[in-house]
Formats: sequence, C-alpha cells, structure tokens
Amino acid sequence: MAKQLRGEATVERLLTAALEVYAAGGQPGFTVNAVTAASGVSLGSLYHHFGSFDGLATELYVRCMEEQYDGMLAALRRTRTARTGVRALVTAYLGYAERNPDAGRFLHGSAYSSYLGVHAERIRSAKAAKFAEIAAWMRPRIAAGEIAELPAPLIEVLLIGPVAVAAHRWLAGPQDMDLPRAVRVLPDRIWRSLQPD
Amino acid sequence: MAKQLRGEATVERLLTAALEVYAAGGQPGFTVNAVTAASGVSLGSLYHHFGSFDGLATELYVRCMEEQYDGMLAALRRTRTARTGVRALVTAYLGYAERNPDAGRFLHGSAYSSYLGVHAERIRSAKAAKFAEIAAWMRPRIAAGEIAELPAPLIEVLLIGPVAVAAHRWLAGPQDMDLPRAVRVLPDRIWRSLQPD
DNA sequence: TGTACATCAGTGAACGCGCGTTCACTGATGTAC
DNA sequence: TGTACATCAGTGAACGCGCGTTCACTGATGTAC
Repeated sequence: MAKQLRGEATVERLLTAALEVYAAGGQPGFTVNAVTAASGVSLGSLYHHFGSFDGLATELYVRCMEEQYDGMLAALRRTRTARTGVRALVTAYLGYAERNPDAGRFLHGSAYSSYLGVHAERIRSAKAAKFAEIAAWMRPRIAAGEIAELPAPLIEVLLIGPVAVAAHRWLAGPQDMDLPRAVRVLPDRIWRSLQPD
Repeated sequence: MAKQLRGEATVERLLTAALEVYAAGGQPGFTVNAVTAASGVSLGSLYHHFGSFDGLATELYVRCMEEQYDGMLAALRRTRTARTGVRALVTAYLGYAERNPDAGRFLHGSAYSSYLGVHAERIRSAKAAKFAEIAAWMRPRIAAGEIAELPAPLIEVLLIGPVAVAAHRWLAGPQDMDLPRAVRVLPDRIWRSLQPD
C-alpha cells in the first residue's frame, strides 16, 4: 500500500514548527510539548512519524545541513578555477547563515547536543556524503597543484573553521561580528591558507 | 570574619568531580545528583557555594577557558616575531586540548548550552578579557605591517576557527583527525591567512 | 462498481521518572573582649 | 586563657514541575477482487 500524502504534510508542519520553537526558545525551550503546540499536530502523530523527539531533531538537523551544503555545491559548480571555487564555498556558507539564521542557530546549537549521541551515525554519514562531493571537486585541483596537498580533514578545517566560527558569532550577537565585512575579507584569507607553496 | 579554608577545598572537589562526570556521561549525564554523588559533597553544600547548578557549570567553564588562554599567552610571551607568535598560539591551543581532553570536551560541548544563556555576560566578559591580551600583543605588529590589518573579530576567527574545529573533531573521534599532523600543518597555514598583502 | 479489509495517520489522557531547588537544621571556625 | 557569639560550611529529606514516552483507540486512505 502506498504512503498517504497527508503524512508528508504533517511531517513538514512538525519540522517547520520545530525550527520556529528552537528559534524562539533556544535549547531549553525545545521540547516535544512546545513543538506539538506550535504545529497543532498531536503528540501521538509526532511519535508515529519520528519515533522519538530525538528522531525529529535529527531529521531537522540533517535537512538543514543538507540544504546548506547543497547551496555551497550549487555555488561551487558555477565556478571554474580553484580560487573562485574556494571563494564561492566561503561566500555560500555565510550567505546561508545570513538568509536562514534560525537554521544556522539550530545547526550550531545542536552540533554537540544530546540527540547527536543517539543518532550520531545518521548525522555523521549524511555530512560525510555532502562533504565527499566537495572533496571530489578538490581532488583534481590538488593533483594539478592548484590547491595545497593536505589531508581532506585539514582542508575541511581550514575552509569551514573560520566561516563556522564567524557565522556562530554573528548568530549569537550581530553587534560582535560585521558579517558583510566577513563576506568581503574571509574568502581571500581562507584561499591564502589553502594555496600551494 | 575570614573565609574558611575548607570551603575552598569543597569548591575544588566539586569542580573536579563535575569535569569527571561530564567526561563520563556527556551533556545528558551532567546533573546535580551525579556531581554530588561523584564528589561526595552534599547537595546543600553545592548550593551554598554556587547558588545553582548553572552557577557551578559557569564557574567550571570560566576556569577551563582561562586555563587554556593562559597557556596560549604564556606561549606567546616566549616568542618575538609575529610569525612565531601566531604559530605559538595555534600550537598551544591544540596542545591544551590534547593534554586536557576532558576540559576541551566540556568547553566545546557547553559553548552553546543552557547556562550560557543565564550567565552569558559572565562568560563573555571573561573570554573578552583574555582575548584582549592577545589583541594587545597583535596591535603593534599590525601597526608595523607584520600582520594583516583586519578587525579584531576577523583575526580571532581566522586564528581560532580552524584550531577550534580541528580540536573538536579530534575530541569527538580521534580516528577522524590526525592531531599531530594538524599541529605540524595548521600553524603555517593559519599564519599565511593572517599575513599582510 | 461496490464492499471488505489492511494499513497508514492521527488523537490525547495518563504515566513515571529524574531533574533542579528549597529549607530547617547541625556542626565547625574564627573573633571579641 | 576562656567563653560567648556571629558567620561560614555542610547536611539530606522533601517538593513540585515538566519532561519524553506509551497506549488503546478512532478515523482516513488505498487496494483486492
């Protein structure tokens, strides 16, 4: 028997409400009851679709993360050189955070949180799959001597580290981080750190 | 009347036990009851000294953070040039995480957590005070054209971003991050990103 | 085309657990004179 | 040197709250024949 369509709509309503609840109340306000109240969906229905509250949170995390990486990959494909590619990745990351602050806050705030423990593998593999595409883009450029020959995790750290911290600072308090300036400055600075000798 | 000495010993026992509890059970296992049980100190005594459980967690956070930054500052003072200074900061950060994995995990895991909301100002100002010392070291070097002329928050992001993410990856699972290699590679790479044009 | 039936989807009251916190109290320590 | 007293330090039973989860159930949907 085919899946019913209204089920998908309910799932959507729950995930949307969950992000709103997190945005409004942060980690402490992020509870099953708050999400059911905000979505208008019953408690039992939530459990029917997600199995547990951690399950819902994991699903939301994976979706936001994939959305962000898909944006970065789309930007990457519009480029040709190693330099413009790296710069596009940096800009796209910051752009996503700027356009989707709620998702950004959820991603950053959940990164080390309780449900990561339970569904760690799900999240890890989803993230690895997305980063593998970026790595695939880099591989020939590294071979061609356009990007420094470093282990993938270190390239990732140099690329994502500064933007992740910058985005987090901005999301925590816009007065402490001038995001437009970060968008202007960081792409070049990060590109320098990845250039070959 | 002077403060009694045994009070300080109790505070010490509680903070030590709290770090152990966090290391053993992570965020979910980090509770008042677990800390009192592990320390052998009574619940009432904990509240006498810290006022609340969040208060204890904040105190622990500030201590670990200051310990880490003090290590970085000590390393910084042993250097003379801008390049060796930046490299020393990077190495000291990673070295602290390697030597104090429990503290590192607590710092990373607590960064966006519940009690940061309550005592946010306490934590923010303590961190700002420590980073101000690093900024003071950099200022004359920037003026002398040895370090790129960037806003302090962006310098901080370029410096701390990659090491923070690298340390976090290593703490989450040593198999995903070759820390000795990071210690060899990152100082130079981060230095490049901070060099003037 | 109609009916029987399996499965998907949704409901909401009820439950138990463990959390952070309170509070009335006792004991220890140092100061005043 | 001794005693009275204020304050610091420590105790642990008890409390209420809100959390995630369960479950017996009804309703909706699509398939089989």
